[in-house]
Amino acid sequence: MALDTTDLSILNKLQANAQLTTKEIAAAVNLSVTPVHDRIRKLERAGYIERYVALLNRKKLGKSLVVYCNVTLDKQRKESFEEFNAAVSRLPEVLECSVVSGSFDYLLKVIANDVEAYNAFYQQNLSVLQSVLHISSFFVMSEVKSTTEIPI
Amino acid sequence: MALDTTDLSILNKLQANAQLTTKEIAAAVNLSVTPVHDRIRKLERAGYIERYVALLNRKKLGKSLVVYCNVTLDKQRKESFEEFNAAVSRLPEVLECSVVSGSFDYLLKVIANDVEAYNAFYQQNLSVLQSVLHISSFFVMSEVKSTTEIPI
DNA sequence: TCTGAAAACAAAAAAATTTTCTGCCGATGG
DNA sequence: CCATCGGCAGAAAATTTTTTTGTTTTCAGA
Repeated sequence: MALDTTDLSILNKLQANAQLTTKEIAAAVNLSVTPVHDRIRKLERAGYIERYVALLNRKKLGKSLVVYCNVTLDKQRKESFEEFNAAVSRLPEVLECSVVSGSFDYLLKVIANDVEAYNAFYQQNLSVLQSVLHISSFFVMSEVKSTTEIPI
Repeated sequence: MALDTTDLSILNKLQANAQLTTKEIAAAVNLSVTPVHDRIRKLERAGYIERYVALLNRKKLGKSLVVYCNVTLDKQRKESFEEFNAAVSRLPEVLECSVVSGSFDYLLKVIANDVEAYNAFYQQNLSVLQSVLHISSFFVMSEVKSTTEIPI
């Protein structure tokens, strides 16, 4: 499926504000509601739009702390990766987890209420994993930017 | 503003799927549409819900590469931070940027089409900044988990 | 305990939006 | 030449959102 500039414009608007009505988008792209509606459905079905979500205010919900962790596995073997991946997927405190190139294996983004809660999480959920050799935690002191918008 | 379990349940549903109708949410929390509608408005006004967005498929839009960068500033002075913060805020390729504790100053999440595009971005936008002393890039080889959902 | 005010809720109506249906128009290919 | 297909507009139908109205519940204070 090929996207034209109208499709890209629609995607861009929706990733900035998913509550725009098709009418509003239609006006912005100089079309009637029908083709806009059709295009959005197509973009959804084709997988360009993965989901619609509400973004919540972390701090208001008590999650004041963000921590990035560098994790090194004990052995870089299939079983270790599998154990670690499975564990991380189960942990709601882990918002992001990636396998990275370089001097360590994983980079995690974790949120917690405070340092104490993070330490408890760390002790109980990460350091107990057989596959883990070493973890370094970097505490976020200030969030300069945070967006889900992909430049298109 | 204090949240009860119904509010938390509504937030949790909306951050998983913002397209749920108030009717559907109402059924799930055993209320009629009116109180659910009122609660959502209150949660929006009080700032618990920051915005509604569509999450797009990065790869389908050509952004196959994710890179995390550790940035160390030349001088940890106010002017350096200000220059760097302002620059990063302008760059759409930078999805996340945080000031972190530890051995470097900033952690960035950047997306690009490929390694070549990343290198161009790096050369033209990051390494030109006076405030930057050192940058290490970690390329994401596999994304194990990526969510915007805050555990509540 | 009673009263009054405020908050939370339900039901229904009104307004707006989403979704479907029908048909038009231009481009394409047999 | 004409049939077909994709993209679009307009309108109707279905659904949802939003407002209105009124009831119930809660709770502080008399």
